[in-house]
Amino acid sequence: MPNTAFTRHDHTKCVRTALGAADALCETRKARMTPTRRRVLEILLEEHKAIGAYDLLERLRVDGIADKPPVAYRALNFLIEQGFVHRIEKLNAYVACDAPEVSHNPMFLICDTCHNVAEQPTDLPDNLGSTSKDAGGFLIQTMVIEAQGLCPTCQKDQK
Amino acid sequence: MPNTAFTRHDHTKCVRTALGAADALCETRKARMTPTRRRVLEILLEEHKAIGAYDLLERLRVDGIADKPPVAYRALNFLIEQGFVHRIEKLNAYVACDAPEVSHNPMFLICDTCHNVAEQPTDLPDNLGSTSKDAGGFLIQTMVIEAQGLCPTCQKDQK
DNA sequence: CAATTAAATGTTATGTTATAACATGTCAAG
DNA sequence: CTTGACATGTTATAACATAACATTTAATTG
Repeated sequence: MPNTAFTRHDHTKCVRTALGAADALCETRKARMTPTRRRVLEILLEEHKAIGAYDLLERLRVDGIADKPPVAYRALNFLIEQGFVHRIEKLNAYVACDAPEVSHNPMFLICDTCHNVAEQPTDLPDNLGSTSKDAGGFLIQTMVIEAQGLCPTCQKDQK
Repeated sequence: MPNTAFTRHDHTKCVRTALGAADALCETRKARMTPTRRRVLEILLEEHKAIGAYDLLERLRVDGIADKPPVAYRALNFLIEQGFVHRIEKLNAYVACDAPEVSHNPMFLICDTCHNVAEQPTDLPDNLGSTSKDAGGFLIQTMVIEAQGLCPTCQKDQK
């Protein structure tokens, strides 16, 4: 199946499912999914785009939730710790995770035209922390892989 | 040969060589290696670390070079365009390039302890822009790969 | 070589992203 | 029901980056 972000799909269902999964995971982990955290996740899930912290704050303000920067950053950091959200380094922005239940080392495909961001599994070992011989004995603990370019739809539209 | 950043080597020579190579490349490209640009490259070459733009400005101020932010960013952008410097997204910082003459798609190994940064060749195609079948038809134009962890030396020191 | 244009620099101001620090509130466990 | 851990509210500021415009320097060409 091609990537969700770049294909039509029932998105409201997709949001509901992901929120439910996050709720369930928090329960088993005894992590607290508070209203603000849940709302931030929901906003991110509503688009397959990366959203900046200050754009997020705008949306929270509309909802009547406090809109000071720490509010966004605290929620984002919680969601990142739980694996529900990823930070896109190239964009200084945040994107909801496709499959939080699966621990993974994804790469991100960032479309420069439509600005959608897709998460793509890689064949990197699921738990890094093993020393890569390719890396001359360097012990890899975390890894960022981000590609920018054109998604299939935007390639077609250009022709 | 293991990576330069994490191994002993004659560093003054290494700086001189790299500066010379940059000068030569600028000449053939009719790009202008001005004193400020050259000094910024030199500062970055002096350490195998990524340096932030404002730290760079500090160093320029000591040299009596203007120290307003645009001065650093303009020099850095020029050096990045010429392939003499790379930006490390995870650190919002800049590192001198190992081998500017070779076009490449490197990955970066960032040691969280000594903060050295090594450039590591990858087996990605030298010119991306071909559609990756692994990426579901996504056309990759640029790619960021950054690993954080422990360099060989810092692994030993921990024991 | 003077006139013209292109490129680089200097500077002010401001935009954007992120965190420190501390006060207050909430909730669950003992 | 209180204590301690966690979460939130808020102010202030730190850290990173660029817009815009004036000025200077270098290269091109008439």
